[in-house]
Amino acid sequence: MKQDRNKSATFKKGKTNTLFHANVCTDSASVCVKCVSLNKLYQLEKHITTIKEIAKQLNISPSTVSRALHDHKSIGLRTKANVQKLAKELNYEPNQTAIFFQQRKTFTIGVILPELSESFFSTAISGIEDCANNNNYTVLMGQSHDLEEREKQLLESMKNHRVDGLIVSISKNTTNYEHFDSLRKYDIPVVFFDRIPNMPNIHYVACNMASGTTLAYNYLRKIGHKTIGMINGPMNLFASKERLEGYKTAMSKARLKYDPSLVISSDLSPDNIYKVTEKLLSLKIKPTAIITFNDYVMLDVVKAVKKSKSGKKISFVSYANLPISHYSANPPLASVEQFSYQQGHKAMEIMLDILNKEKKDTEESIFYKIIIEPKLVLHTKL
Amino acid sequence: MKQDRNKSATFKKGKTNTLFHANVCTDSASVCVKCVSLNKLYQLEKHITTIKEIAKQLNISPSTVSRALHDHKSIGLRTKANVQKLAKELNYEPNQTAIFFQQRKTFTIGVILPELSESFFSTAISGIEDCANNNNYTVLMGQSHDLEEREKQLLESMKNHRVDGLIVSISKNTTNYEHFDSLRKYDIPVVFFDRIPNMPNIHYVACNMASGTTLAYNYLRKIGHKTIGMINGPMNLFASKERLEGYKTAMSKARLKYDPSLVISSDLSPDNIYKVTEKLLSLKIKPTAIITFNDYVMLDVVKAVKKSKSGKKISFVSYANLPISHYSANPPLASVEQFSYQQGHKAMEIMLDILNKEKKDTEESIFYKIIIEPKLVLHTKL
DNA sequence: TAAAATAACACAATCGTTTGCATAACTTAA
DNA sequence: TTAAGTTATGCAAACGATTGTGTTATTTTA
Repeated sequence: MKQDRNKSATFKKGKTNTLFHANVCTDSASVCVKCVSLNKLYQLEKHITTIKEIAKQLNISPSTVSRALHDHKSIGLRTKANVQKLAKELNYEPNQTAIFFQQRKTFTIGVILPELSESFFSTAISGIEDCANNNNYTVLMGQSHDLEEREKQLLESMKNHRVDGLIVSISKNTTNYEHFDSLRKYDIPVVFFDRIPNMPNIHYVACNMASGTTLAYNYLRKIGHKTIGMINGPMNLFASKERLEGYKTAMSKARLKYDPSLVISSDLSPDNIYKVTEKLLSLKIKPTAIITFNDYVMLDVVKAVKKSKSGKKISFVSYANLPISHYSANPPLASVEQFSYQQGHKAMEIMLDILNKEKKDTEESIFYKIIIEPKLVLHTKL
Repeated sequence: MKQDRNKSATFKKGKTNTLFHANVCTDSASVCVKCVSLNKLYQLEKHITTIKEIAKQLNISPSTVSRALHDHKSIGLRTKANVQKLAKELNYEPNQTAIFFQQRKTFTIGVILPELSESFFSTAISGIEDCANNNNYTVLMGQSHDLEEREKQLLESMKNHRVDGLIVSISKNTTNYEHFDSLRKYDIPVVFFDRIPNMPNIHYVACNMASGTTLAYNYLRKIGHKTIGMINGPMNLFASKERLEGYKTAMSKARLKYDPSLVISSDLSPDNIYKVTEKLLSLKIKPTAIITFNDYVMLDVVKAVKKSKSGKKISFVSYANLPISHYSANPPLASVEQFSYQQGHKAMEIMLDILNKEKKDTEESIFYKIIIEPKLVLHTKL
């Protein structure tokens, strides 16, 4: 998927297409006289009003102005009105950077996640941003691209930016979690979601993929499948372990014997998926249904199955990373919905909870561990 | 798409699944003694070192420390070494909020776009972030959800945050652009991408959808199609106008007569798309190929065509918003690649250019107008 | 050797806002 | 009428870093 982006695009500088805004400088290389004079006009109003100036104009002290603007009770009604009126006239807007600095609070939440172009994460951050925005927080974000080093850098950067909190989905390749400890000094709480580090004393939100897999398995059995395969992810991923666990759970509850050859790990690369699919299809007792690690994997498996021309139709159940997986050529019968938007939203809710509790300075630390139960979404055929 | 997110998810608080980190407090409701004591330990190192302290400990002035840390030439080698050593020992980290405030520069770029969960935008912001990160900028972001009011609020918020620049893809419903003017006072440059307001004197990056459509049309003719329909978006969108323009251009160049009944506008809702598709299929001379406004539209059109059972196979060309459109049941023969990643990246490059030029304080303003030429990507069949 | 140049540092202002404390004017109660 | 309370405001420090302008020593030059 990624290499698609690196295709070179043709850029065309200047020479605006006539369709674009006819009433505009059409040439970007030379300078439009009108624009320049306009810009000079704007220069005149480039003055930024501060509290001090309002104070000077009204012959009162800055502190009074500040309090008046905050509707402080100790300020007289007359002064209050005067200040607010002049503030509006002069178009006063508080300088947040000064306030952040003074208050040691930035109303900013840092978000670090692997890939924004992956549907799961972009939907999750959408949930984070919505919740943050509704509570007057803004979101500072960065993608680790699954590189531990970049994750560290981002963390460092956000720490220095003095974000009030950090929401993180860790990179696949992160094995060392020490950098997260450095945040404690600054009292910056961290909430993890989806990809959670294996360490004690953390807050997190995650989806219970074990029970999701159990749901998927049970559904496939219910509609008649006897031999159900699974193409899993790499076993060093917690997510893969969980899926396997759920698979086994379903089997043992149904008093069936677990056959390891039906579950194959892949490294998630298309080539490897092709290989393991062939392996699965070459079994003596072929699976009639396959549970795939996620939708991307499913799409590649579908391709591989088609190529192999095994003839038999295979049913799929996948995990809904892609919003339109059910539009695909061989759509899954069902998807395990992971509620990425909700995960993000919930992570931010937890963050707000933590930030609000901090004020009260309770000595005890309670760690939020939220498990979201996935749902099996059945797809009706086109 | 959106309503999917609002499905209620089941949350399970506490009672961690045993799979989750066996070596952790398993109960989030009560308090783990070990955690609390650990936390107390951390409290001890909660002290944050400042320049003043380093100065005091070395009996020198803060200004000397600051200069020493910046390797200023006027500081003696001895003092420099001492300062840098102690700074490392005390784990000194500069307080960026103080620096931001003092320097009137935050190294932060604000990004406002309609929807993060839309593939086009999440890929674009991915490009923005990558470019920003490589140049030591961070990204503050917000989604307007196509609401003018929210767009204004975000703009206000980012202005107060004193972002160094703003990259914006405007909301569909924004008709009034005055709020962007208020940024001039703060010298906050704006670069628009993809969705561009109709106003003079702006920087922007956009894809030339007119020529993209021409490419699509010509391709379809080349492979034998005579009657080519188009399902366009609402005509108040600039993007729709461009597509129509491209369609007409292709026809006039081929000396063909433009038939308005073959091009239908839709409001992009599935219901409406269903309607207009039926309308298109009920023409006396039915189109054998259809160009659709984007991939989402295409998917709905495919559905509608299937339902109508017109029998004839219809070919599609679409615009690649979705990374996996070519996996779909009736994949488009070709897609107009819009290079969303590149658009984002380029927008950020422009921003950097502008920010660097500002230093030199040239009087003249030059407006960047970058048009990216789309490519027609032919899809090989599965 | 005196004047000039340089090196190495300190002082203090500054960025814009908030806030504890002091102060003044005025009102109320005794 | 005076002490006590209230109301409205000002003063100044503080947040943490940067930076222009002194101010010393020390060294170099004429």
